[in-house]
Amino acid sequence: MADEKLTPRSENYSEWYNQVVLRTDMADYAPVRGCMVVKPYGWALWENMQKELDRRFKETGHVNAAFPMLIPQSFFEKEKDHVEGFSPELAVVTIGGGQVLEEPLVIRPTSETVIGHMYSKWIKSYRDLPVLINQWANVVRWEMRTRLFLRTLEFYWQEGHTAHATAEEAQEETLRMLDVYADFAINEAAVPVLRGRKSESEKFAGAVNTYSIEAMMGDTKALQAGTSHNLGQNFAKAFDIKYLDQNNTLQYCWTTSWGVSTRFIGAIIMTHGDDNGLILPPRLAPYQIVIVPIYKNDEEQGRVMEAVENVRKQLKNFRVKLDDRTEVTPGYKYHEWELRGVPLRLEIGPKDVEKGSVMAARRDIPGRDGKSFLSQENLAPQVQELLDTIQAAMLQKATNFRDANIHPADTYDEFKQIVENGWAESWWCGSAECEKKIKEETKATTRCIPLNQEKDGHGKCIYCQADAAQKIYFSKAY
RNA sequence: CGGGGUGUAGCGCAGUUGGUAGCGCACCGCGUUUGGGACGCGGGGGCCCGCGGUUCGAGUCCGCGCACCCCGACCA
Repeated sequence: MADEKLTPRSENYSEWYNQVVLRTDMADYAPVRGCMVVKPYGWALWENMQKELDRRFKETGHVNAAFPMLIPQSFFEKEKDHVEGFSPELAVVTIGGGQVLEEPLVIRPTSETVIGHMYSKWIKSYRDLPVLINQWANVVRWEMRTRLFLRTLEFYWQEGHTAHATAEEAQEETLRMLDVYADFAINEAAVPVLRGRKSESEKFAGAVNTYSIEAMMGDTKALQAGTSHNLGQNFAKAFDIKYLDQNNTLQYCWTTSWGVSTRFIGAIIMTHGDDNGLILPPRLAPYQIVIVPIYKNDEEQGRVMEAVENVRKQLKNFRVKLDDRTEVTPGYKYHEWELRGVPLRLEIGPKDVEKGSVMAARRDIPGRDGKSFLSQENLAPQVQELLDTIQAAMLQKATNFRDANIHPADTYDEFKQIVENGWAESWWCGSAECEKKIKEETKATTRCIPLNQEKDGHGKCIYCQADAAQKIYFSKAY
């Protein structure tokens, strides 16, 4: 599997990315164009991500449910922007059981419509609100150009759908979930995302406002890593989601939706990876630790494996892989587990048996500098500390990289230079026209309008020089 | 859907003026190895993308399909 050198990132970033995904056994191409198989190693990472996200959803009062994959086509015509946004990329079932269907069924690209339909049946009174439901699901969007994890015809995600009595509550929920995503990204994945609001042209089809977390990849391109939409009353009106308030007056609900997908796996790969392959954050890695035993003969093997067993027992609360294969050499194993991004490697050989030590090698610091000896005595706390250090170092490194590649742009010439290889933070008048022109001329798109800008700030639009009240990030994006 | 490219073993490729298919890696067996990608010997594996031509004979030449990849327009 791991027999040839990876293409270096600097030589061809997307080639590097593809090779990493395929060679680490995260995923494989499926027989249908644009579809992928998530293999056990990739799925294990996704399961750890799911666990952390799901925990946060539950902590903020949400419950899980499952809605159907097939949606009547007519549902998509009920919300004007939604149909415009999604109809080009719908997959539609027209035959069932050998019969042409009376009404074609859409394979869900997202579930606002069918969930909106159900909510209209379920919600009668202000006492029924808020409704806070999430589902873990797969969805299908017929994309033209696909990339493993980043854009596939079918992908896995969670989609939260909530209904509220007031506009304020819906807005609070929208921002709460944006914060949940940012917290997950930063503290679990060590991906230092930036929060903000999307421009009109970049927002979700049918939303009043879309917020996103934006991550910077190793080539400085941006990746939208999660979105949270305030849908206002658009879907409530389209699907007739109404409740009686305390004054016995019929009111439309205010709804939100929010999602994070397997695309985030791509974000982790491209945020942390290096020329030797993946580097996975300890808090999410399928294996946090790999143990490589080293011995020359049966006699040594006996002594070494005894020590390995002792170590393994001490580390039973960690996700540990013991690589006890005899058909490959230790050096081969080092390369393979480095490629696969295991944060910490423990080597145990005859010398360690003698000294009561364990050699620990950090994945995030290559070579000698990342190596240290641990004592076999009381090993678990030492390992925990190392993993915490690695997690923190990964976040710090990614944050430094991000900050080193975001620059304020004062003139358009400067701007063009910056977005060649980084993000520009610029004043923007808010017009779709400037946005479009900039995209045509530089390929940079608006990423998000940061939430934490100074009140009453003013400047000149980077493109048209008109008065601008907000700053926004521009960059090339995946 | 435009522009370019490629289809030969699991993967990466070679295959001369047309003569019945090979290399490296991977895989299987045996032996020696094992603290940074080990080696020797032996072995298994093919509808040469599909269909139709030309020819005594096609992986190779000619049509027509199909698939995939890369570059653009569209996107979580």
